[in-house]
Amino acid sequence: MSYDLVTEFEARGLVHQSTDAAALREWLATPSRRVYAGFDPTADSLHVGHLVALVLLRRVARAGHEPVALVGGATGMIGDPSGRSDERNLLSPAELEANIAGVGRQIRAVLASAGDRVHVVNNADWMRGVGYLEFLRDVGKHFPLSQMLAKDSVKSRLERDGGISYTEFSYMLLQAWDFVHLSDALDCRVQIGGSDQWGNITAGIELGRRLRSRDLHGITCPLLTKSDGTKMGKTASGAIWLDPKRTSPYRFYQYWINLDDADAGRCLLRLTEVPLGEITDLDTRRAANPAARDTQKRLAEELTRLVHGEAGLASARQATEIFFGAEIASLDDAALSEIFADVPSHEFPRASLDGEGLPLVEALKATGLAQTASAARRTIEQGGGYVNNRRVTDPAHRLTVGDLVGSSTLVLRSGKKSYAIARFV
RNA sequence: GGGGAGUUUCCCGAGCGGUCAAAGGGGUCAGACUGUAAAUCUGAUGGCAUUGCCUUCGCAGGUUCGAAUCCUGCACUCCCCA
Repeated sequence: MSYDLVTEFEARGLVHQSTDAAALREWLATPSRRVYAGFDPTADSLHVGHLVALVLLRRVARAGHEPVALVGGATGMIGDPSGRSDERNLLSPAELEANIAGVGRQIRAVLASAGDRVHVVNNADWMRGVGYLEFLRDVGKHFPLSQMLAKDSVKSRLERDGGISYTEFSYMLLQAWDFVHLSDALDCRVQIGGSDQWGNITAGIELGRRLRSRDLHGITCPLLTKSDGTKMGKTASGAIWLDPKRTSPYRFYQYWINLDDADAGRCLLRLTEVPLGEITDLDTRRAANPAARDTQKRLAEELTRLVHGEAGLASARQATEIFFGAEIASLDDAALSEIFADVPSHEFPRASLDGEGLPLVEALKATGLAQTASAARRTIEQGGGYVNNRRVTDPAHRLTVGDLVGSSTLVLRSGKKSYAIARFV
């Protein structure tokens, strides 16, 4: 069943700027229209910052259209200056290759459950054969320098010390050509992206008009930022990635659980497909009883399922239960390594447990939970040292065979949330 | 080229011969409170060690019983006048 995509976007606060809304609506009134968004393969995994665009494409599919995800194999070689304050480091072809593969897989995985007509394309496929002179004549000719210089992405960089290289300056030509090419090849006439993409999108629309006399459309959505002004998905320990090898489902889940009240509602609206009525309901409940954190739970659940599937969600939940509750003693080695998958672990010789045993201070230091033995001692004295979730207050405490959970493992913790695994082999 | 100011422990910043591992603030870590939040409060914050020991105050020397503190040289930073 299709519904009006534009109305849906507006209701969810996803429209920052758009070309003529009436024309857009009209074009989208026919089912199976193709709508594209681009992803730069700057890493081998997408991160939380890409979720808006990804979910946008899901909504396209849900609305009965066909999402086109462009992975920028060609543009990735150049680097998009939009939203950047300095020049990018160029990626090697091998890195790029790996990134394209990784990002493409993730996009397919997330879009798969929204519809089966999903297109993932790589602009290197059509850019590769294009000669430089040919490109300058056919595409470059249609770009007045005055307009290019007026784009925010270029202007802000020109005013800075580092300036902008010719390479990055040319980026918008490539993206503009992508749009025209996709309109030729797939009859794709709508491009969506973050608000920083407006300049690139309009460049493509302009080129479509000049080259093909064709009406192309564009929508940008507001960049999702947190109420404290920082970027969504950035934490002290780095970005939150979609790849479970980089960010485990547990940490992904926890990121959303820990979100401020002020941000949670907005994320639910923009990043999930939870019906509007339910979101309003959650808003009310949150105002009445913020401590329940229903919104965060729902959000974490939806997104973890979307990115990591039911199995990922289940393991994140199980880990959460253990991390914040309870008894570890009853678990076996396999369950432990499953739950504490992304917790740093350290191996000790089995013999260190014999006799007097291994000083806890040593273990905390070796696992990285404490920088130095002094710091470890301090943590314990202040009540922040735990073995298998049980507080230990004696700084001279030694670990022995009796402390093992399962047959060879033991769980150390410093403070509320820092865990480490000690294996004795 | 001339004149002046500075370089302190993760950061900012006091200290100007012994009581200095070095005030204060920030950050960080831990605890309490709480909603696995925010704010707040408490404690800790060079290293090693069960009283104590060792290494730090730009670098290298020197004076002294004793220096982050005084002297000499070197390096770097900043300001003012040309």
